[in-house]
Amino acid sequence: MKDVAREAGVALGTVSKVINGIPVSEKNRQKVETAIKTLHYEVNTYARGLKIQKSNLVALIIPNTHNPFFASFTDHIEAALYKKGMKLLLCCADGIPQKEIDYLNMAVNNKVDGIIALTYSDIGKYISQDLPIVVFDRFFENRVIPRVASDNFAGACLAVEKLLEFGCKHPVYIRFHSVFPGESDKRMDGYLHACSKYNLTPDYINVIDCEQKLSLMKDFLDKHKNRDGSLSFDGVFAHTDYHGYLFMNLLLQEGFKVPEDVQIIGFDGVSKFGNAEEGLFVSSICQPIEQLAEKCVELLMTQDTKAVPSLTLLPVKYRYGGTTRETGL
Amino acid sequence: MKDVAREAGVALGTVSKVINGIPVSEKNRQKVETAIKTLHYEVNTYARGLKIQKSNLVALIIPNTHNPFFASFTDHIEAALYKKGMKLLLCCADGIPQKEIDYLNMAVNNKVDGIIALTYSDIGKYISQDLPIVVFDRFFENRVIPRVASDNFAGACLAVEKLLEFGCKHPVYIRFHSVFPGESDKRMDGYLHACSKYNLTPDYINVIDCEQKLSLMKDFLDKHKNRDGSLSFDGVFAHTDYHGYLFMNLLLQEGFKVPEDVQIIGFDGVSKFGNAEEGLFVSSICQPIEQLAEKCVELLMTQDTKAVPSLTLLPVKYRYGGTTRETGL
DNA sequence: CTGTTAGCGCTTTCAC
DNA sequence: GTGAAAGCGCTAACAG
Repeated sequence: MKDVAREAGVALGTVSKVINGIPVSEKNRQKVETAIKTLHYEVNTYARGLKIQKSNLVALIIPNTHNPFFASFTDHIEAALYKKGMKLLLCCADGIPQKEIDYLNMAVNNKVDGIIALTYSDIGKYISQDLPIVVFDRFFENRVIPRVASDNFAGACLAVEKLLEFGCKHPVYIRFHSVFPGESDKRMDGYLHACSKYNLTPDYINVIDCEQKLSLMKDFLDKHKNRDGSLSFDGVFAHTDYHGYLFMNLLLQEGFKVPEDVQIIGFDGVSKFGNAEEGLFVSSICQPIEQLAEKCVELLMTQDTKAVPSLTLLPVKYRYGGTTRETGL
Repeated sequence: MKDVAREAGVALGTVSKVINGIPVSEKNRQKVETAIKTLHYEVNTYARGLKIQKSNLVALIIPNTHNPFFASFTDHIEAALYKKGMKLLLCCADGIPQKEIDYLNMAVNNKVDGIIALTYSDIGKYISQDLPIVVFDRFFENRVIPRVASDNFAGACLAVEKLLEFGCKHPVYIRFHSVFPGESDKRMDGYLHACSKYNLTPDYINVIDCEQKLSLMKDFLDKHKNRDGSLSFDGVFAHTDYHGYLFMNLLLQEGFKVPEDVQIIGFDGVSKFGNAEEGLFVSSICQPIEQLAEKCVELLMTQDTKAVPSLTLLPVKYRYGGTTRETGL
């Protein structure tokens, strides 16, 4: 910068002003700009960060990017940040609480301007009050942190309604959930609500996600076999597309037809190869991942005003994925 | 830091030494450490970065994280960096050259310590000689940049050999490739090599990846239909799992059985739901993504020594994914 | 081994 | 308008 000033024959402050778009005489701005070009000058992020305490960096703390839902979320967060001229510090914490906290501290040390977190542990207590943070889905008891999530309650209702619309009489719910409370717990509430609304008897698996999920599904299936080998349910609302897919394979393996015998609707809207065109694994209640990501970024930037809602719910959509009978009425 | 020094009753330099692990009298180190704790002091990354010109930041420039291969690569890069105490700046360039260059400049401005790139355009000329960089797969003509890739040649040979081993007589190759040269071009060489080695007549699609791939596949299929409706090939080596999966669906749609009529082996080793347990989309030549990522990071750190190989090829493995007849001999 | 001090490159008063 | 100068928080060189 000194060099630029010398080259342009102006003072340091003038160069700084040009860079930051502060009014300067046209003549000087020209001189400075050409000098910048000839010298290939670029501002030093550290010096600037040191001075103005702003990094344009946002940390995303997420379990991993393997999972296609997280992968997609990450992608959209990155895009949303890029649009705002910000950069993404990616932190994959594998859902390990200690790692999540490590990353949190790291993010703070690196003077990120904000944090977007999709974590398992309760990170609320580890984070200073004045660092903007937005969490996806999860609910932390000890501090009010703005949350963004899909409308899980409405999504679950929609799943049941769609199953009914496509001819199901007995939709069940297969829920394998996290131990940590979050907005996705509302899928259960939504299912129960829909059951009561449509006079259905609720019937579900409702356990913590674990290694034995396949055998638990198998048990569930066996318990619902009638004497004649048919099933006492004809529709499945699965907690996630993944679980829906697993359950579908189990059904197929047992000789049942999907969607002829049993229709399945999952949740998330995960696409094969991360590519919407290749379709879903199962028919699904799709989370608006792009909008969720954009909302997270938007709220993060608005943080200074205390007008940030503590919960923002975005609407979900049903999409066909091969495991329902759209035309089967 | 000043506060810590005052609290501990020592000089600034002493505090700095404690932080950086430079020998200090035991008494003073104690004092400083407790002072750090009571004041919740944390070093300012910017000030340090400004001083020592090191950020512990590495930029990964990648098309996106939607694609499960990229997603997995990103995940492993992140993990490898974390192990070395470094952080990941994620840049999704969507394969858009201008965006790739933007990100490159951004990375430089942010004083990253290195760049790992999986890009489409030729970024070689935009990057200063003294910033460590490693590229995955791609080959740039105008500058020698260390590359890491899978052994695509051997992988293609392996694919053909496996198809033969499982009973195929006429394996074809379905190649939809990028316009940019890279190590994955060697899959073609490997296929041709294997054909000549086993006295097979090469037969393939070999075009640039495009929107019309499905209809091109269909054309290929039609051209290989015998009078009796059977096919003149019985094995497919697909350029990627994705293309293999597409081709499989086409075959199924046309009434052929996989793997009974046609066996398919893809390339990459992409798993459903990013979860190895759920299996592959097709039988595949799997790239050792974790090792590739670790090698990239390792080479990036070794960069100062000029002993970095210009090309590092890692071995691939065959894995069953439902589209081959392991036991079909 | 300890304390003092000169910057790293930038922004931002503050006089002019 | 413009230029000079004071730091932002840290490290490293140096003198004690």
